[in-house]
Amino acid sequence: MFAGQRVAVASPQGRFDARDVDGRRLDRVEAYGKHWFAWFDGDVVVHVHLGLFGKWATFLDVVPLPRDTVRMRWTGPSATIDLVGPTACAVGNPSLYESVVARLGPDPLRPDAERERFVSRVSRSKQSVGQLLMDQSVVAGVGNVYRAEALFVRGVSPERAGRDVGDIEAAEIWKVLVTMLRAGVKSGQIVTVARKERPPLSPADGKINYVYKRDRCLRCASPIRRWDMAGRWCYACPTCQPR
DNA sequence: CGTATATGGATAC
DNA sequence: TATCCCTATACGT
Repeated sequence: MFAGQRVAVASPQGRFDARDVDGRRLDRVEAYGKHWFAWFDGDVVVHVHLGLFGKWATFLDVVPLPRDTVRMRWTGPSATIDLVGPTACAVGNPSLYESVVARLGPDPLRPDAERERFVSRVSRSKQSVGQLLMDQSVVAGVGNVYRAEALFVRGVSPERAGRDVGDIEAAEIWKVLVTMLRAGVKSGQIVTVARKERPPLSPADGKINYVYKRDRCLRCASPIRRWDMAGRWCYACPTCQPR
């Protein structure tokens, strides 16, 4: 909606300085894992990370006054968008991009992703594979839902140590992540369950999972185990993902 | 009106 | 490991 156009950028909360980017022309946007970057003329970069609560709101005709929770507002010729509740929202230069990307592992969605970096990191670690998948320096873009669902598809218990998972299974997990994340991009929402496994009467919002937030396994109906793993709920099927 | 919850992450010890 | 930050919504009283 904004590519190639001049964008008025405002900081209603005053929590970042919009002066360096306000009125510039947007060249392109890019995602790297869960991080999002917008590149403007003059090598100005805007970095956004939505975190748990972040959201964009789009206004195509009637534009309300910004609520007091609006962190950043973009106004262009055809649309206005508001950013609310992000973990990160900052204006900088290409070195900001470089410093963020430097602490990220490979992103399975990117064509240049180095799968072997992920595989060797997992297969050498004594940490649990469940924690490794949530570590953005191991793999960028995976969160609590994809962790639960990808490990389920490979039949791997989140509690197994990375080095016990090994090279072969780690590479298989990577492959599942590539497929799942691409399905999400294509459909605009998280899709983890294969079409042929989706129940005929699935919810209207399409949110079907194998184990995440479920009481019973979609495949075998075993009661799902849920426990706290480093501060996040972890879900697994005790039957399909033996320890 | 309170409390709990959520696809996340930085920082202090 | 603990604590804090960010926001909206659902649910109980």
